[in-house]
Amino acid sequence: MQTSVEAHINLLRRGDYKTIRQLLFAHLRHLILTRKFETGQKLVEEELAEQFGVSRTPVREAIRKLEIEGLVEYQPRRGVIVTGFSAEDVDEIYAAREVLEGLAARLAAQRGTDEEIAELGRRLEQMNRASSAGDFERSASIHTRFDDLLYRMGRNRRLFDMLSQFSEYIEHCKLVSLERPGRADEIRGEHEAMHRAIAARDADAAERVARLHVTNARRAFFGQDRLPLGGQGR
Amino acid sequence: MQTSVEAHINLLRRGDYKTIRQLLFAHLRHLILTRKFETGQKLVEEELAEQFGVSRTPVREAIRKLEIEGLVEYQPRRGVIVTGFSAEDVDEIYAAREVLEGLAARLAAQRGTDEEIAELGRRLEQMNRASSAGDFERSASIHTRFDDLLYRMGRNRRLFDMLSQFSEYIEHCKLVSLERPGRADEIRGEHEAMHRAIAARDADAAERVARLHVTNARRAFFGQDRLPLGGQGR
DNA sequence: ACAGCGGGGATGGTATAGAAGGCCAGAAGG
DNA sequence: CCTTCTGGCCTTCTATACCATCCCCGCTGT
Repeated sequence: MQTSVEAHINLLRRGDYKTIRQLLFAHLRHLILTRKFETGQKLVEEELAEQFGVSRTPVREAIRKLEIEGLVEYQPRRGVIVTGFSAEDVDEIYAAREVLEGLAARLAAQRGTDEEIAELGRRLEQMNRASSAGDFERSASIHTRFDDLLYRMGRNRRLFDMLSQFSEYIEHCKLVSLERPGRADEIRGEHEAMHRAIAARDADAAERVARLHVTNARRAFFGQDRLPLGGQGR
Repeated sequence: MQTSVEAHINLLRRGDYKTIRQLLFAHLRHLILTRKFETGQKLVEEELAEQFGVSRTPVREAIRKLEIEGLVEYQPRRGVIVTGFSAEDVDEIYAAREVLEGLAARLAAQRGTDEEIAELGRRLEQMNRASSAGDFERSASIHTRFDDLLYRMGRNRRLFDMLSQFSEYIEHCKLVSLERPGRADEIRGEHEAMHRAIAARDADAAERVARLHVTNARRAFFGQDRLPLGGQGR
């Protein structure tokens, strides 16, 4: 038991210095987001401490962080239980992401540098190449980098943080969406439209397309029909 | 020194059970948001523990929470420093709040019950009465309750949480905005327009007006001219 | 059957100790 | 005089021990 922990910790520790509570926090967070922990499961400080070969102190502090992020639910004098994701939660996140990603696209069109826009185009192309070659893993990886740059171009740290958090939360939903036939091609079209709008510095169009993109992603995940790019999305 | 803490703790403790770390967290959070702590000020665990008459453990756990909320900045082996609010931060928050409050209004128009809409109207009226009577404190208090209901009507917990947090962050900005001549009347007009749109179940209009409302609030705070209600806002 | 009791178990908080790294002044050397 | 290194101090970070409090669950006695 101690071995796996040490392995994970060492894996994370490479590079710069990280405190144990940071490693634990990241680890536990990952376990929750990837559903390795069941919803409603009780987290016992002592158990986790022993399992990870550390003392209770860093475990407690890591749990406090999870608490604020809303990944665990706190019950006084009884501990914390893992908060799961229901379909409603995912839907809520998609709804918020729709407007926030729209804002990010708008800001990107207004504030992005020419170099960033060019880089956005390059990542888009890489994504398409990987997708055409059937390398979905690579495509998804670049997709993340595309989004990351898009979010960053808005020059709004809070916006970036919120969108990044959402991305982590619904990462596993992406794969589900991607399995729908034709969705991959649609994504390509939506991304290209976004890139065109941003390159043209058309903030309104960028926001509209970005919102539509998320709306379609949501529909793809929940299995409804999606809207064509030309439509209004309402 | 211990007295003020005890007083605050006792103040908070009345009612249900709260852990010391919760009290500390709320207290420190309040101190930061109300600028009782200077930006860049270093928080020393031992000092806080002594000052509040508690041990270091709850202090540390409270700080971990502040860390996630982004109210303090963590520096390994050096402690945490208070993260302040620059004008850019406020601007960032306004930008995000604009689209999120727009979404909240949209959802309120779609999902709000008739009773909620009626209650929204009542609070609006109370607000106007208080404002007309020159009781700005009461007016601001009801304003908060108006927003709270609006956010709640969206039936999206994350959205509600984000907007509530923003409200706390920029609460002191509200007062600044309100001091601008004519702003109070404008707020009334914007709120009434929002209420009308929601009551008419016109989601698009509700979103548009809500966004405009926040845009104007932002402009009022930053001292620029604001847009008339009839305009497009872009 | 059930109400009350009691013990086990977990959290919440205190206290302490030691390792590790940052900070800074002052010495050492050019 | 300036740079660099060193050593001590401070704080965090983690571990550990301990105890009070409270929850939960089962036992027991009626």
